[in-house]
Amino acid sequence: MEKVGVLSDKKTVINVLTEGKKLANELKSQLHPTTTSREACDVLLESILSSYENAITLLALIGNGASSQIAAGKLFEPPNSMEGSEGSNHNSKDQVQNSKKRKSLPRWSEHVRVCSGTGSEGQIDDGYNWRKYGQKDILGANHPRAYYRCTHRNTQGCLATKQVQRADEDPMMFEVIYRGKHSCRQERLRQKKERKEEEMQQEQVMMKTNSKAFSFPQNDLFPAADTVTNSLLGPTYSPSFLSPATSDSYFSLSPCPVNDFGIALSLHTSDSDFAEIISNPTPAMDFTFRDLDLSFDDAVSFESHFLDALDYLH
DNA sequence: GGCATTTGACCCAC
DNA sequence: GTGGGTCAAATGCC
Repeated sequence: MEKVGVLSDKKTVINVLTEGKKLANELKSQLHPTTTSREACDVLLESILSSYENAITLLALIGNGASSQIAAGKLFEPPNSMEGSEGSNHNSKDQVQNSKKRKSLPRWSEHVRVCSGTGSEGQIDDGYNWRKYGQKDILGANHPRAYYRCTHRNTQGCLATKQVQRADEDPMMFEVIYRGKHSCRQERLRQKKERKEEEMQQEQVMMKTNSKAFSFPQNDLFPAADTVTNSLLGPTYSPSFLSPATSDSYFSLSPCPVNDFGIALSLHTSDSDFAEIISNPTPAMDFTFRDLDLSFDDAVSFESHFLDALDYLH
């Protein structure tokens, strides 16, 4: 039976590495002198690095005979968190016991209140593709809680999940709890899109500001341009909003009538969990390549490493 | 046939 | 022991 688990793990690793290879090839073409797009390269690089991280973690787990952890969704978590909280002096029995324990809740979560006019939680569009994997009646709640995971869990090892529950007090309101961070490609495309939109918004505000012959005094009536931009944009509740330092923070945002922009944001932080975040950084967490100077040779090197890994697995 | 959803059973933390 | 989270077989849809 264990052999079956290892085989399916191997398949997952191959999927992850294949994805990385594809991305490396794409990057290779993007780096062509005439078609170079810095942003596109950034997005691809982040995807490639994430694939590497995922594959390495998978291989490490398989090497330790930990396929059950992969099947149980404990993949891609920091190695030290896998070993329990006893430190380095625990015995092998403890290791076995800990490996069977359900991992404590992920590093961060978001509590989002969404006012949905559709009346169906499945139609809440947050920009990601989700697959429902369970539903549960919750004690004391009038409505069941639905469990969703990222569609790209198997193909890209993305462990993001969310829970959606209709609010008791207002049936038209849904409470959405996000858990885990997207490491899939759609997250990167989304971030890229958001960056572009943000830049466009800033440009528009700057143009408007400049078009007025003289600048207004900066006070409550005439806030600075960047303040206006941030207000207009509202919270970007993609995981990129949460740095590792705020990884266990969660915030609530209500697109329902709350303020002039229809969005309210509150941030909550847990100090104890904050310490845990620092001690257990997630490998693929918030890696940015904006300052990285990458050459064509680097991209080729990426690809050759992926090919080696794939050859080894096949 | 492939993919998504449903739902009862199982596992684990408290 | 209980409740919440996840698994996986069954089922439905395209």
